[in-house]
Amino acid sequence: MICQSYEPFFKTLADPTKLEIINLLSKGPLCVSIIAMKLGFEQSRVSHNLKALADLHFVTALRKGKERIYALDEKVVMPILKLIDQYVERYDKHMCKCKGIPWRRRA
Amino acid sequence: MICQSYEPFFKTLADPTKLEIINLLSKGPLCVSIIAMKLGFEQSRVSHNLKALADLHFVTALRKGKERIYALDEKVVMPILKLIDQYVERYDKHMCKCKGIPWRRRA
DNA sequence: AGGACATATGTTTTTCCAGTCATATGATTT
DNA sequence: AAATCATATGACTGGAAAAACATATGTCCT
Repeated sequence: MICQSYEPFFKTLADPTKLEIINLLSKGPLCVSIIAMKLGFEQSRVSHNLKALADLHFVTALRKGKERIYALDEKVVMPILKLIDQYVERYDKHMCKCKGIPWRRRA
Repeated sequence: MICQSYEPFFKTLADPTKLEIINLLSKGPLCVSIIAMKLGFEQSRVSHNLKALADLHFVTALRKGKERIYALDEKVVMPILKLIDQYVERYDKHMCKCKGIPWRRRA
């Protein structure tokens, strides 16, 4: 049976804002305001999106003073990146002019 | 770099209608009207969704008389199912009461 | 050719969600 | 404890996407 959870799982990955956050965090953990600054997003927007990411275990949070440091949960994110690679490898080579969001090179 | 193509790729997987179609087709190829009947969807709705699925290479179509038979492209879909399994295995065991869309059992 | 059936496609309507704005909570410092 | 900083959360809204609706295309049969 398909779990209800698949829908939010993939919806998250379909959202550019969340993908950009994932991408940024792939370089290392950061607090909310830094993420907001680096991406040029509003603080509340970042918080809302981080909450969604955390609900799905894409990221984890820990306190540090007043700040909250968010980090990727690699165990979840890496398989996703691998999946993307497989798909792109097979069908979207030509689309990889890769205008748009910056991203790591293939593993 | 993240490719633009990721967005439609995941958006497709976030859509219940498309997931239901994928699920149904996982049992075998079918024509449009049978899909519509089995899922209780309008024909145009099914066609629109199949088109989107075909554009992303999730399904393939072939003519058979006036009908069009749609089938999963297993090379694309299987890795996705595997990813879902990994994720569910890790975090969503408890959510697998699995009300909602019927789905295959784990491989 | 014309009619019937199967599917695709174009257009309108409706639904839903991401972002914004406003406010609340929580932590630190003085 | 009040002020300030960092983040979270609740309410609202505009825009996008999906479904419904209407029509076109294509195929088979007589």
